[in-house]
Amino acid sequence: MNRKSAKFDRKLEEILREAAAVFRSLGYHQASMRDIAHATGVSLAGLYYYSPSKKHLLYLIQRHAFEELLASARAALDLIVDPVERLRTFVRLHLQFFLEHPNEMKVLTHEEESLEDDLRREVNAIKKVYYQLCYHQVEALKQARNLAGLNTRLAVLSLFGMMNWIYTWYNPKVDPDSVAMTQLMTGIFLNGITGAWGRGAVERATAGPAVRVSGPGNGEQRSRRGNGAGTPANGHSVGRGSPLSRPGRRAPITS
Amino acid sequence: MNRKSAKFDRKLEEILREAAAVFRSLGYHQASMRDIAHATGVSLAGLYYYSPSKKHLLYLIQRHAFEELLASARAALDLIVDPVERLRTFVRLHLQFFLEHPNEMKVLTHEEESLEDDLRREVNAIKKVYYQLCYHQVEALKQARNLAGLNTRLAVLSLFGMMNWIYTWYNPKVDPDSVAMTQLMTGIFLNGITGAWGRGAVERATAGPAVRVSGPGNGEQRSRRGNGAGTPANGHSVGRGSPLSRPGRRAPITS
DNA sequence: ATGAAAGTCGAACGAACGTTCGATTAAGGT
DNA sequence: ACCTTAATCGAACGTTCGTTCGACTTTCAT
Repeated sequence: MNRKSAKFDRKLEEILREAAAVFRSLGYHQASMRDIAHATGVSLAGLYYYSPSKKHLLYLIQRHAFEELLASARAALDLIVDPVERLRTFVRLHLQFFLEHPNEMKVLTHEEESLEDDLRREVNAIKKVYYQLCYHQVEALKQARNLAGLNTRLAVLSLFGMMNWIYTWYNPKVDPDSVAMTQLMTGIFLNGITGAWGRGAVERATAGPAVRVSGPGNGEQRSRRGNGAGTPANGHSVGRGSPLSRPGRRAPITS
Repeated sequence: MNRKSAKFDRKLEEILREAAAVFRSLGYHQASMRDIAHATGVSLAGLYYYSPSKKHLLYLIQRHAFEELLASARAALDLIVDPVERLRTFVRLHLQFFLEHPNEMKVLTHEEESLEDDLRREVNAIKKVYYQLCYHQVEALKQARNLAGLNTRLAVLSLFGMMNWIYTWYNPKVDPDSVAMTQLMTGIFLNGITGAWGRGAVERATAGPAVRVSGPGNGEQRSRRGNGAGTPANGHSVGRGSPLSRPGRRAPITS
């Protein structure tokens, strides 16, 4: 029950990688299980030994990617105190992951709404924590630099817009690497929110309850009842207790 | 052949509006022609009297929106000379259109790749002209302000990222209107590219031939041979010569 | 060697899809 | 009144989809 589980996980991971590539180039809904079967070399029916449904493949890809993104950001931010350098690091890690995993990047950003109900909520819970981690960095910057009028929500979402939109245009043959991209985008963003171009600039009083920053506590997802699919004859309920499929619980946000 | 054509066009426009709403909430590929039929009150078969295919509906929605966007930007920019004010205006019009037409906005940005071949190319031709219009504004700003190291391509695409990403988060009940959004985003962008935060900042030598700005000439699409669907028994080849379906040719870019 | 478990697959099922067909009704010019 | 054309629709066709089933092969601890 040790080697077998490891083998299962290795192959599942490979399937997820290939599925991400297929989802990227065809889009989740247009891609068929037959496409994925062909890309992986596994038969159509064989796919269902590793995942109970097509939805679940997307779910695993998204959760896996988001958790990696979140974990790397947390680990790195733990070692830095300067607010500016923290934000720069967050941006760098985000861009680095995106440019190194273009398939997962697109699946994460373009197929946001392709999941439903439980699975969607679970991914959104991780995303929200990740968002708030960034939010806290910008908020800290706002305090440190006395940026009284800054609408943090809008600033953060604009930053994510710059970064996430990349999947629509980035061309590794033409565009700079992630380090240079980080310089560019942190440059725009930091200059952008601290400067005071024209009237009003980056301000707006309505910082309201827009985004419910419920304190820096970690927004971990609570225990789920099954996977909402009634545990099929195959061995996996959420993925058979493998590392990939365990929800994974980590240290609270450090900021 | 006058009143009848006008009636046809009115109903087609209504169908396009409803279809855009359906595409927005369900996504293009998940939305069925039956969904659109139900939303418009027209029968499933009746839909095919107004559009030869589902693809063509998406095509018309996208082309219509892009042409309106492009026309309004051109008209407004004609009256302004200050580079900063020109860029500000471009951003304001873009955001205004997006916030006033959220259905078309999402269909434009999220369903970029849902079209194929001819139809896709035709929409992309308009989009490219629109992109270059913005590119020229930023390039003019670069000259006017001596922003030697600025990678215009990356700056422009970052700006579009900020603006286009809005469809994933904008909530009219919580977020400011288009005027305030314009202030915020032009603030970030103008401060962003003119400032000099940290080392390197918004610079990179590789401004190369990345995007082929083929002079300010308009990139109009040339005459197409039919609509690639062999003119079905119904009256429409590309939409029956109505205002909506005519490619539309306009004045060259003013900058 | 043997038997249970893990892994794999061809073939099929039922549902949903975009599109078409033939027919019917409504409008509008003469 | 008549006839052409516009406008509309129910019913179906052929295809593709996600998923399932039952049987087959491989793996490996005993």
